[in-house]
Amino acid sequence: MASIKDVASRAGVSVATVSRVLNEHPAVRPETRTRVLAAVASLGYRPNAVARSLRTDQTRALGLVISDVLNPFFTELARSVEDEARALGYSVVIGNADEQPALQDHHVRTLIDRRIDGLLVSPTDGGSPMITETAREGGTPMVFVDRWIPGLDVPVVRTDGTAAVRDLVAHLHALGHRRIAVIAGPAATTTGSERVEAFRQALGEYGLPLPREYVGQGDFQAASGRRVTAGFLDLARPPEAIFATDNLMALGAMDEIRARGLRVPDDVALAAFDDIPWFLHTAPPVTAIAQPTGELGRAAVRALVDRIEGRTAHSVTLTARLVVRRSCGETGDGGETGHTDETERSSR
Amino acid sequence: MASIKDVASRAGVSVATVSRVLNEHPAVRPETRTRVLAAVASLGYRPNAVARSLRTDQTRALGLVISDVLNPFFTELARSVEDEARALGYSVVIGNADEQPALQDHHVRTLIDRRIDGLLVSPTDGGSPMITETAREGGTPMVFVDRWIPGLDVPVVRTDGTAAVRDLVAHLHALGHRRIAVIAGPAATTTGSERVEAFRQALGEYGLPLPREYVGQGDFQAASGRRVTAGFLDLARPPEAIFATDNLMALGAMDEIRARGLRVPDDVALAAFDDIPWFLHTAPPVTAIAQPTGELGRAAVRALVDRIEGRTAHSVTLTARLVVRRSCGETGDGGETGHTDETERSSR
DNA sequence: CTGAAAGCGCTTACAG
DNA sequence: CTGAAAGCGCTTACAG
Repeated sequence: MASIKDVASRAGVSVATVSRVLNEHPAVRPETRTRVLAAVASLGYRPNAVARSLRTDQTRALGLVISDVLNPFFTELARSVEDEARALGYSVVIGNADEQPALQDHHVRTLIDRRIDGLLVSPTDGGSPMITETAREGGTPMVFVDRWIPGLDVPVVRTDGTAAVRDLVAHLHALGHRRIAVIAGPAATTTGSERVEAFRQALGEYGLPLPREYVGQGDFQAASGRRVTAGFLDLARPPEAIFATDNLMALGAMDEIRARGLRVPDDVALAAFDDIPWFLHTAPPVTAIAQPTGELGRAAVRALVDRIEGRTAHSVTLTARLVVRRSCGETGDGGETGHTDETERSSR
Repeated sequence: MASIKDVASRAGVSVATVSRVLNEHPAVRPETRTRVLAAVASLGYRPNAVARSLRTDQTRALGLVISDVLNPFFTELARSVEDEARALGYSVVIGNADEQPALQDHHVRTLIDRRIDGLLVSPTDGGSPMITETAREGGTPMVFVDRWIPGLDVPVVRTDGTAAVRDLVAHLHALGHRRIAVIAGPAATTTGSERVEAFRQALGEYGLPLPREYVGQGDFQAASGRRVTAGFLDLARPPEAIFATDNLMALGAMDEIRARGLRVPDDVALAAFDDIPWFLHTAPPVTAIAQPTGELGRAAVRALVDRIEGRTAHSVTLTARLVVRRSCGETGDGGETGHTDETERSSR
């Protein structure tokens, strides 16, 4: 591949001048500029970003470590992150932790070794050493998105689902459900514990208990949703309704319910945290709590770039909302509410 | 961040020696090695991959340019690519073309500027300049995955769906469907044209025509599936069955069918190319053609790494298979066939 | 077994 | 307006 030297000699100038032209430095004579540009074109020259990064100490790349790429929520998040980053002149390098702390650490380490300018992370567990260390030392600017780690001085861009969870409980209660179970995410993740806590709180407001056997421990992946659901259905008094705290565990729950020849909502009601286009077409359509995922990703990138470019970044909390469909039982109108942009959402 | 110089002075050796220890060069005295390692640990030193890349002319990173991250098929592909790459000691940098040739070119250019060691691409259209140029010049090793561009000397790792499409047509014919339409992908993509051609061929074997108005032009994204389906349903003689050549266009088709208050398969039968976990839970479960996606990604990485490391890479063609569910009508047994690993698939 | 030195491809203060 | 030179953080032939 042609280097800056080749361009310089072809244009009859020094590499410094070529560099100035490439970086749009104003102090270059127009004729010189033209000559350099011609040389660039005829050689098909492209600057070596690796060399440039070494020299300037910036890569114009952002790292994004997500818990699970196969989870449509994170896929959509990754997509909005990339869109916003590109708009601001950054590339993004994604690392998929697959809900494994060790893999998460591997990615954080690799990204830092590659000297990304900033790191966006949705931590898989509470205490990954690399992440804590990075946050403490402050070498690489970091922002948490969706999930975060308490006690670290890192901006957090996330969704508050408390009100939506309360709406969900009101909905379940109105439909007559009293024995209600929850499939929890890892307790060490904030989203894992918060969603269960909000749920417990809301149940309490209706005088409903959340007994230990109605709290199943999942890991945000489908297999765990299936396993936990099997446990619930094996109970002497199985729950009338199940709340899966993410969409993949809801998928696992549906797998198990279907395998047993049971039906939703007749035999068990089901609701999920995180809305995805397919929930509109499942049998029955799934009632879910929708996050403003696109805005979440964009706000996270903005916060991170603020930090990178020396501005102060602020945490952002967005609000989730309940989308009622039919998986918890028939409501009065039987239709879908609280959701005005279904077509747009599922038609991207 | 500590550099190799800091380590050298702390250990009382030259940077050359530190480098040798880091690269496990055998000719280092054990005591020296220990001293260097201690310095590395106490400083929390991590080698700068940017500098190393500049010096060694390799980044140990692979580029993956996919057509659409929001498509679960590509998400799964990306995941298997990353897994295999990591196993072979490479990172992967993903670029999402969003089915836009211009965006695809942007990513290819950016990845090449960053000097990735090799490029895996599933081309969005037929003639993207950057891709053709890269293939011709051979500067960066390249392998096509899923889709490819004819006439270029680039290994192709893909799935042959011809037999599965023929099985699908046999299935539709056995169920009594005669007026059968197809939602095509972009004609400039190989998967776009091949799937339609295989379908037309198979219909021909049953003496069924594929009239022009039964071929709708989509772009592999949901909105186009919806638009094309609307067109089909507005025909004086609408089709009895629709074959969507990817899962997102099937989603769009379901959106439109549902919006009109019609039902699958009673009013229209529906089948899709690409199988995804949700197809098991839709109303009704969707008959689909499944690709061995994981193996596709792994084989593509192996081929690319073969090229990068100077071995000869060979093209690979895997085989798709039909998974019969209920979206085309009831079969004798009413169940699912040709599919042994449903639980595993949807439970990852 | 170890070190001094060159060099990868850039950018940028410093001179002129 | 332009060039010579230093230097970013590494690796690696070359000496010793």
